[in-house]
Amino acid sequence: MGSLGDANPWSNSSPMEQQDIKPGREDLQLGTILHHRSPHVSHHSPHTNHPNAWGASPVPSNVYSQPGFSVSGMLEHGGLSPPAPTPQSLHPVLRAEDHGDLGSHHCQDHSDEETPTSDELEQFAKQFKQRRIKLGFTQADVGLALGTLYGNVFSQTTICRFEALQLSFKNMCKLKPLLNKWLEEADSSTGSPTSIDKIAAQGRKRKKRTSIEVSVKGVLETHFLKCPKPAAQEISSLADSLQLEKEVVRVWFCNRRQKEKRMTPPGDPQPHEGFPHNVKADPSCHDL
DNA sequence: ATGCATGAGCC
DNA sequence: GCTCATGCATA
Repeated sequence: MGSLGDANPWSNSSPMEQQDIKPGREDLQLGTILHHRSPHVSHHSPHTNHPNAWGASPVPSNVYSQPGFSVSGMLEHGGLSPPAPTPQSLHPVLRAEDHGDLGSHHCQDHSDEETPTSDELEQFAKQFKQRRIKLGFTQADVGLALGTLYGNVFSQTTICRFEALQLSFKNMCKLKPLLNKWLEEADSSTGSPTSIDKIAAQGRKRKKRTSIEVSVKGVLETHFLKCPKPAAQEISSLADSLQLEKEVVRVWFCNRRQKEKRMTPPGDPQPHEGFPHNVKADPSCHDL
């Protein structure tokens, strides 16, 4: 296997929702401690998943209906909880070939949280966002809470990308359990003082973000289409002609490749149900 | 919400 | 140097 073993299970839908703002929730979560705790979230579909194939079931099950327990005191929202505002726009999942897994995954059929399908992840992401907003938390809040709760701090960016399904499959799988846990906590304790911790950012010498002009971006795009993986020399000459640092150009290509991987390629909304997966084009582009 | 950037791990 | 996970800074 080469270095490329990526998969692109999503079709993405880029539902650019609104930006979450911080409502005056300084007192939003006061001592309204409701006794009550979800014992177990037994959410699940019949057969869950396979270890390797996220062939996924094109069955957009209702995400909000959690069969199993009747809510006898789940009125923390003191209002009404919309049943299920989930207008699914499910798409046929693509499948991946392999995601460079270097571990031993011999997971059989755990009806739990081993390897969710793309669909499940998508559903979860939507649920998550809704609940998060309902509870009055920002993406940043969640990221911090995750850190204080489990030791893994995440930024607003990551939470955002999770909700927007803009992460790799593996990454999504990794984050899901954490976010799920947070969700449980958050909605079970409608007033729990999630220890607000402050993590000090390390004084790193981060380079100022280089703003690449649109025209220049256009050129880069063009080159990217021709050859997504230009050799060092090509990058050099390209950088030279564009009057950019070589490093900037190199990084641009890296980021561009990553983008190609996780989201629907810009200008190509993956219309049909085939498996158009990415091509393993080898760097056969010589054009100087 | 996203563009450019860093850093770890791999080859 | 590449990929991959992740985030600061910014639009």
